[in-house]
Amino acid sequence: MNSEYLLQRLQRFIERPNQIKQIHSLLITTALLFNTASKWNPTLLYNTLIRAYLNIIPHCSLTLFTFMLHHQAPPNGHTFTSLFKAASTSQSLASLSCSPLHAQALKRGILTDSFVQTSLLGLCAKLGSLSNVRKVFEEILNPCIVACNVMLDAFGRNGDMGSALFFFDRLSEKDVVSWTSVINGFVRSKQFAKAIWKSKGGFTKGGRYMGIFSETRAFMTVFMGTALIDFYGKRGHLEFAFRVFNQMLDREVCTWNAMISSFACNGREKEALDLFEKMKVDGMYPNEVTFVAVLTACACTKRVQLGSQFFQSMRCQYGIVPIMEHYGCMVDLLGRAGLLTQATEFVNTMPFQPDASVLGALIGACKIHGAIELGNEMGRRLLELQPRHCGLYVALSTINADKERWDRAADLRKAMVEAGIRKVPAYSFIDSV
DNA sequence: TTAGGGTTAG
Repeated sequence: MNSEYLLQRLQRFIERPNQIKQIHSLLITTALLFNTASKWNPTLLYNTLIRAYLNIIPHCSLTLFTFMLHHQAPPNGHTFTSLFKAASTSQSLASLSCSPLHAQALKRGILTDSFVQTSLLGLCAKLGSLSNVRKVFEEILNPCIVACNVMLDAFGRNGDMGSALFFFDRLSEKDVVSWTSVINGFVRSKQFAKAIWKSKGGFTKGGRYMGIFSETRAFMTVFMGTALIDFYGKRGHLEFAFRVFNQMLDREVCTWNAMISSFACNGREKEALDLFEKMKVDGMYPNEVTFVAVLTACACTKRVQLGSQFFQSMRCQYGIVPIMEHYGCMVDLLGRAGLLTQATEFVNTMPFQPDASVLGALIGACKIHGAIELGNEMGRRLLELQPRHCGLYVALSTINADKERWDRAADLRKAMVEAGIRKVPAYSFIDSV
């Protein structure tokens, strides 16, 4: 196999993400990477590799950029579009700031390129500072529809739907992404009636929207299909969700995640885990969202050994650094199975401070297994983080009451009243499609 | 007809 062919495979669509690593390894081991002639100059080589890793291990794209600088291969606009995209994934956002990349692009005079501007705008939108997004947008001379759509999405992500609508109404050109960005903004801020109202005014025919797309797969893009699986999954209509999933001609990692999560969150853990195996057989590369769903499924079925193996494999096999959600899942996994000592040890040896979700998972396990002392200890830690969390007072009070520690239970209820915290009444909700 | 940007999953 010659290097020209391998590089072209990398540059074009690759059917299976795990082929990227194989091709990269082959290029290195056969010492072909820097011996290619013709158009494959070092910049193009690096850009191709950076782009190839973008959707599977985004932080590898960023690492490759440091190698690129080390090898004095001058980055261009193509490099920075990929880098800004890589930096905007949640894994990278947790540990990186965009300013060094921004400075590099500025220094090299690349920020005038519209693709670079849009990808930088997208990164700022995901970082969450609307004022920064506005600043970057204002520097674009003639913003195209893609840049405008990022701006719309940024308003929606920040819950500023007033500005989103104002902006949207003044757009000279709108496409399906403009509409879905506004609709998603309403959904994110839980304004469902407005989301449906906007759907009716836009590119669909009201309530038939979901039916149309589920029945005519030719219309269904990966985005639509994935949103539809999520829609059905969240309402517990798993058969509809799975039908859409099976009908889809193209699936991305988001699509698999939506289906696996739907199974995992509706008591169909075995199917979630089976689908995870099928995903890997299909050559799809799991990401951090996949593992949240898979670990959740393991926790619900108390499959401690399997869950622990998956957690280990994240870093070793897939290059994914576990984040807070994964630690929360693991504590839930160990805690539900009654392994409270291991769960506590796990919390105490985490590489960063546990947040309320992790401590809450441990307290939940204490409640199930009647571990009063540990529950109170973790409760004290959690109250420091969330002093006004009504559910926590109730949970701690219940743990103590179950063990007939009426004094402690009453103290907690009293503290809750004195702090002016009211218990939110429980409610049931029935929904239909 | 292709080295690059926007909407989907937790």
